[in-house]
Amino acid sequence: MTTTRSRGSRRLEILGAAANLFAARGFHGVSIEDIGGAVGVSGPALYRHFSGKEALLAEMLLGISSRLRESAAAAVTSPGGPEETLDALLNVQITFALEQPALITVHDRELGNVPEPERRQIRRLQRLYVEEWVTVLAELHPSCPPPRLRAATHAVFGLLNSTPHSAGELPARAMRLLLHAMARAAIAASVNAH
Amino acid sequence: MTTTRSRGSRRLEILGAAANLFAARGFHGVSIEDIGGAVGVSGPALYRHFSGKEALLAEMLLGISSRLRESAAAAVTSPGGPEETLDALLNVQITFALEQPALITVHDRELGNVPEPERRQIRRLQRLYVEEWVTVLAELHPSCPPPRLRAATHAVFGLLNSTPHSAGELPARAMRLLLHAMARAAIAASVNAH
DNA sequence: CGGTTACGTTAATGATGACTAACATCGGCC
DNA sequence: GGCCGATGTTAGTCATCATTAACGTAACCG
Repeated sequence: MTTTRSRGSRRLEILGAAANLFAARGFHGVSIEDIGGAVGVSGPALYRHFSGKEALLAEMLLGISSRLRESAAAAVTSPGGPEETLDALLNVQITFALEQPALITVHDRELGNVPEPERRQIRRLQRLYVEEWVTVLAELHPSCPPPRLRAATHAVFGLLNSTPHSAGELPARAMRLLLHAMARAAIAASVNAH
Repeated sequence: MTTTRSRGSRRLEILGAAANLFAARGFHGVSIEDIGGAVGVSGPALYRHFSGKEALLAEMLLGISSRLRESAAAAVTSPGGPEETLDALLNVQITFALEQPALITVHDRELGNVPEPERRQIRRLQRLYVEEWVTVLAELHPSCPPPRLRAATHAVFGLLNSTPHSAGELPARAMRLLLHAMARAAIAASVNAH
């Protein structure tokens, strides 16, 4: 029945289904059976693809933070001044938040359930991602102390990641523009206010 | 040993400890034993105060959304024009986010684990809270369509609730001002951008 | 064909965890 | 002093769940 899946496609299918379930009910609220069921196999079949539930989560979070950091690095090294770079970073985060709300949700809730070796690496990638933002903001506003820029960055992430909460309120294009405008304004204010 | 606790203080102590644990590890990641242990009693003692784990969560979320909605109603009925009302609403949410980060976290993650009778009521309170915001924003910007205002409101909540992520980056007073300025600017932009 | 590899299946197994039962303690209060 | 309600305790009980075992099957490769 399974029409000769391209290698690794099953892994991805599982990761996707698990992401939705984790986002909806939390890591501990989802059973191996649930995940298997969501892709049409039942329970222990998952162990053919992952060494365990935690390993699955680890791979998921590692994938997310790698992709984010990679995209950010691309945005930063692309041509253009800091203003254009900031726009590129905004687009990275907005695109991710709009297209993968489940991944965004899991990404900032479930780090605590990742076992130690990988946990450290994910943290590292997340920190690097934040620092790309802080670096660009510092270029734009050299007088603003870094801790303030960091706090502003987290606030902007919160703003952009609100997508899962306002699902369907607006069409994607309008939402994209709205988030971009709000984030831009928030950043400007974060720096001007003293 | 327990110096004649005023009635109900134990309940509150338990609710507080449980909030911290739920925020850190998620509802299903925390055991009854954990919660008991956090207040110095062990395990099943909790059933003297709550009928079960889900009931405990329900009461927690109900308390949060009631308090928020109540504060919002107070802000709305206080004297002053829409600008002042918006400032008051901002202060409500910022104060809550800064002083009770665990409650804020639980509030927007764990609704799905509340059993049905109470779930509906919590949803209702949350909706009312959002509508207080939307009403004030609509007064300020009558030309902006409500769905857009709703999306903007959720985005502002996301921004303000970022507090748990940037814990300790800035002193509380500075954080408060920063969040206020960013939120104000984001709201203005949400409306101006066409 | 014979064997190996990739993927699944259904039964254990062993923990963990929510909830209940049976049994204290202790501070009022008559 | 003796009853009682509030509050704990420890030892079950019964589910649920992650993980493993033992056992197909089918494509592919020699």
